[in-house]
Amino acid sequence: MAGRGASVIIPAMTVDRKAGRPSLAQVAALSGVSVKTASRALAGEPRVAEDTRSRVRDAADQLGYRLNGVARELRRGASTSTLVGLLIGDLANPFYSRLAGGLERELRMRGLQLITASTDEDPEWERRLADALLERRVRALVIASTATEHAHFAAEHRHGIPFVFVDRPPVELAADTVLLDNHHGARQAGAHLSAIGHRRIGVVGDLSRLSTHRDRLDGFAEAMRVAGVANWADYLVENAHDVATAERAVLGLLRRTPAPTALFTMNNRITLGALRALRGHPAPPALVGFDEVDLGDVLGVSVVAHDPEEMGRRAARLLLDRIDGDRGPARQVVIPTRLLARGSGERPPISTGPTGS
Amino acid sequence: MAGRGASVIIPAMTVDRKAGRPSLAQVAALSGVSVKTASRALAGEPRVAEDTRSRVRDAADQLGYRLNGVARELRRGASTSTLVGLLIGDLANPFYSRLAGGLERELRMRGLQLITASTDEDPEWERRLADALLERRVRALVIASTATEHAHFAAEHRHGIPFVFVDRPPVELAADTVLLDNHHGARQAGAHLSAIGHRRIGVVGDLSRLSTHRDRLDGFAEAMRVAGVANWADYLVENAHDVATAERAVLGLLRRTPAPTALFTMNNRITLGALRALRGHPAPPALVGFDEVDLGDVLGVSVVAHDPEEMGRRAARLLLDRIDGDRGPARQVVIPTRLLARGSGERPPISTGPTGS
DNA sequence: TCAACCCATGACATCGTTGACGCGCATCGT
DNA sequence: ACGATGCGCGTCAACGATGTCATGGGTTGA
Repeated sequence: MAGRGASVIIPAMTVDRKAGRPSLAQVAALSGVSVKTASRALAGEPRVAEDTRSRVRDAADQLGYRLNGVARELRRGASTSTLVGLLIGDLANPFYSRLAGGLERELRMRGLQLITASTDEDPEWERRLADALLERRVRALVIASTATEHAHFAAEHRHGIPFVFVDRPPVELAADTVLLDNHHGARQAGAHLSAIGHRRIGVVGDLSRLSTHRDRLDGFAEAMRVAGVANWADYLVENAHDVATAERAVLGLLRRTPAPTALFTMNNRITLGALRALRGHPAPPALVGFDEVDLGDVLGVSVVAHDPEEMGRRAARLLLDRIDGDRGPARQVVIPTRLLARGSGERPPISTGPTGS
Repeated sequence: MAGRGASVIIPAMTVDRKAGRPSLAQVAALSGVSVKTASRALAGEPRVAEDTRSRVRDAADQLGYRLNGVARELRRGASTSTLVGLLIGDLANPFYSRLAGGLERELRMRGLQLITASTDEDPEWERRLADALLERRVRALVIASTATEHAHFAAEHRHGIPFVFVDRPPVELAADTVLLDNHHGARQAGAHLSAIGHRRIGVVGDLSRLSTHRDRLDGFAEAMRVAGVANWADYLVENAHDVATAERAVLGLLRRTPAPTALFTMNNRITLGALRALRGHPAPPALVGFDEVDLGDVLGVSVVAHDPEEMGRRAARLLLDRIDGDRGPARQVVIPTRLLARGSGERPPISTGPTGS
């Protein structure tokens, strides 16, 4: 008598429970087989009679059964997950979304799925998101961290969860990292502007706690040192994190006396703000931005460009190596930058004053 | 003798297992209490002696213990998840990323976390991503679907998982939806251009299977009908899904004889491609785009604008209502569009020919 | 002084799935 | 004709956390 236990137990958990999704037990009951056989049938295992299999399939369809991945993962152990987490500051920033794109395409080829969450540059929320993903046992975590310490992740990392830090390095944690060559890029920008003759360069940067900001500032400072520009920091504005703030910051700089003859905008959002501020300006200052901006080529905006998708791909490769068992020391990849001269950065200095074609 | 069972069992699963993360059992063993007490201590439940609690905490820290959310969810049942999934075509499209931003901010206020995955407009991959998220028992799913049928989700939906379709409506499934007023927006664009006198309007659209494309095309067609422009479809190009294709499509249109005197670019990527194609053009055709583009105001690009963040917020509200127990019929929200005349769309028709300032 | 109580803790079952193992029956080879 | 093989299926335990119930000892009140 097949299904003795089942036929006794199941009536209690009737097929049409309103709450909750149907379980394998219900499918098994409906098709008159044991839970294990139902599992085998749906999983496509070989040792199942064809008509049993189709009976189980029909029952599953009828009930709208979907496998409970939570239970499966618990049973199988964490390493079967196909989900990789990505934590970034802001989904809407094209730098991050292109990075995500590069990462994803590389992972997809290995059957891994990328899920992305945005921290809004809030360290506390970042931590909660990381916790949620790690508790859900993602296979690996890629993170553009806004936090100032990562000892928090040390235990997970030791237990073999692959971590890759992108754009911003880990603090107090030896983990794989992919960074931009921020120092060099900013130095190039500074050298480019000073070579043309600019001495008063307005510099607008993001949150001062971010390592990218500090590295770029260092690089720019070095260029100024080499060029013999001593008091460049008089024209420095920091913590311009969004486009509107950046726009105001640039307008403020332009009202100074003497006004800067050039601008270095230290990321893509700030460059957008500056372009907005300079709109219709009769004699705009020279402008070099860090990061590419949409339509930058059409508008003739000179930028320190780099390849965010390549960053994503490199991060993916580091991560896949770890998944493949690499237990070596942490590696660091640096993505090069290059200056694209498109016009805005090649304008020569103009003696101060708002008018004068 | 407290922990009799523990002191017998634990030595087998020694504290320093190399593979896998430590479990509550190991924490309990190390601190000499039962698993249940360890659970209570770490969960902050009241009936635990203070020194027991701190002993357990120390053991957890020492082992680098992290709660296994998979097991917890299994035990507690799916409705405790704080993760909401979002499936979109392309993370790098600012329309989607702004939608995601609006959605996320609204969810965050309720303690829910948004995870986003990109389908690359591939129905099969979309399905696999949806499966992965549903199997992981996300709390709800928001989806800008690229698929042409969603009967696949009917069972889940019946079992009470909230679904919200954004940007594109569900097919054969009565679920909550947030859409743009595509028809009206495109009609406005067509009416605007024809009112200025344009009769040959190049129209460039996305993948023809997408409902957004079809709705916009219908709206535009209606405007042409009203204006008495019969053969407008001669200047129609479809399936320009990326910027480069759009650029080529526009260049192709401009080479026609007679050339179109205006362009209607049916989404933000296509508008970017057109701007690139028109770069340096001595007598550019009028241009109206659907969707806002970065720097559109600076460049003077006329567009049919709307509010993607509001779409996200409205989707969040539909979803939260469902989570709060709303079992009413599916609702549909339509987000209005409005034409922003910024210059490019107001250029009058010019008699054909590539030259002539 | 004894019962009634509360407190801190432990044993056990359970969530849904799957790996390990076992068992009866049919087929096969010699 | 009988042991060997293997097919189809079932039983049981386990993954890790937690809800439920039980228990032993200390405290309190009449």
